[in-house]
Amino acid sequence: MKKLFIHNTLSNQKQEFQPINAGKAGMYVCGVTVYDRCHLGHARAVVFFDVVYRFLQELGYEVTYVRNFTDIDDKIIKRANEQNIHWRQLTEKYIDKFYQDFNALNIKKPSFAPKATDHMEDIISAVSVLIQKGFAYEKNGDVYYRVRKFEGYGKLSGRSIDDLQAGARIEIKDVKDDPFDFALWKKSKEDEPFWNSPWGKGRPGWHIECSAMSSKYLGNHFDIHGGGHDLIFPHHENEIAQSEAISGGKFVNYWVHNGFVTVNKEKMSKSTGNFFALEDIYKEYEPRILRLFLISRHYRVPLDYSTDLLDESKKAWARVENCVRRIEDALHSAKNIAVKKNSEVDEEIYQLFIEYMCDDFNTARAVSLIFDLVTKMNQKFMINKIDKKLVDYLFTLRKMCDVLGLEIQSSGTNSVALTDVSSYKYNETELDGLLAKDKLAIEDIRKLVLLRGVARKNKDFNQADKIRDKLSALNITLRDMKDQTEIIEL
RNA sequence: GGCGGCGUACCCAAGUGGUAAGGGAGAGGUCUGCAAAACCUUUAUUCAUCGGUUCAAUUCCGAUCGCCGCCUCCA
Repeated sequence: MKKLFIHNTLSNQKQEFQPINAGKAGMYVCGVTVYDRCHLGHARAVVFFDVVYRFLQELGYEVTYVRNFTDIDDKIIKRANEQNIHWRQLTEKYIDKFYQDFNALNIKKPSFAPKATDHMEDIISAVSVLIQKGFAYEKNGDVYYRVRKFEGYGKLSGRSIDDLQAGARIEIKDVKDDPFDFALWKKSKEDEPFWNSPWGKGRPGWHIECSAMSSKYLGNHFDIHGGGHDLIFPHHENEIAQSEAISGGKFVNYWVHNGFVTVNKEKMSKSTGNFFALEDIYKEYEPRILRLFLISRHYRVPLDYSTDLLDESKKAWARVENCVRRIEDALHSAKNIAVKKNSEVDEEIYQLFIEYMCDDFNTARAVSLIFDLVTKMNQKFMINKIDKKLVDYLFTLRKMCDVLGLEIQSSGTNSVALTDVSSYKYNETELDGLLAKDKLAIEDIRKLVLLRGVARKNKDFNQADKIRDKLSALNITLRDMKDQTEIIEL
């Protein structure tokens, strides 16, 4: 197995990945709080960790991937009240939307996608243990974590409690022993959702559900924990404090955080209002284009969003799809089927791909290999048509795209050989009939292209262009090649 | 105030102690009735600025300038 290096937020350096259990990898990624539509920022995180998931599997690891939903918190309650609906109605709606948005982005299903509200017992028992061990205390139905009791507090985010104090912007609550103590359990107010607990009716604080759910599905100590950069503090810092206080041992070996999506260089977020919802972007751009865009930059640096850049991705991907479409169309002919069956990976290219990805998931570099390969394939196709090597290239290309989750849309193509044209009998009545039709069957389209071929041969370009215009109006593009005409349906 | 990141061609963006991947755009060409696609050539003596270390730095160190993030909910 190739050595994988991962940038670990905990040590702030790249480290070789050494799983706790040989051949296995446990990964927990903080999902979303479901009170609104998902935006590009969420997409970057979800797509990136989807790539990590796929790549670990490609390396041969048996991966247990957990990505949670936080489906109870203040924002949810507030939003539900505003809309005058039950909070569960709200969270269910946005969980459905989450899947809609992300299925479109070709996200693989994680091993588990737990919801906080399905794990109240686990949460309550985690809080109980923290109280027993003296890391937490109850005050009027709230339970708080005693931050100063946990020695390593700040080790992930590189800060100390005293530094925090210097620029403190947090409200002082008299009930807490220390202003930095955070809530594990919140007493519910009237008309708020609640669960019964040893401390009365209430709901969990923000961080505890991740500690509870990760240990439930992955154990107290697991390999990788991920999320957006903004979760480092306080969310992940607090998770460490909770989980390590409970278990008494190490919580997570590798902390992985992705950078933000920005707009005009500024962070995209719901609070500032400068966010783009996925479903809105899908109106203009196909999800696979967005996916390419999202992985075209290294995951840890900010990614600035603009439609110009999406346009660039769109054009770039069209080149890949044109190439694959053309070659696969040629492969449909019977004599090439045997070649296709024996296709194998081009090791030289593929090993390079693995090497780049092993260097802290360098998707930008990996993607460049796809474009290099496309150029190679086009060159080869131009000269030799189909041969074994070309088919291997195609196989390799598809494999790399698969690991990255990039979809190649190569269907809807067809070509008409110009050799067929010479034998085709020109029939004006037939042509007029076809031109008058509103909807054309595949055979009709092929016939039209043949008729156009005849027209071109006779140098009747008016007629030829008329046919092309007709097809173009039906979203069918024609490309005249040397010995054939490509038919591309959009 | 504390902690962290970034600054590479017209734009986006990799990368390395030995002299700059890839994509988009531009220019020229091949092909072509035209169009489109594809291919070829071309576009950074230079990697924010200034110092230092080194035989050699864009890559290491220091300073300066600029941009951004976290320290409050946030992917």
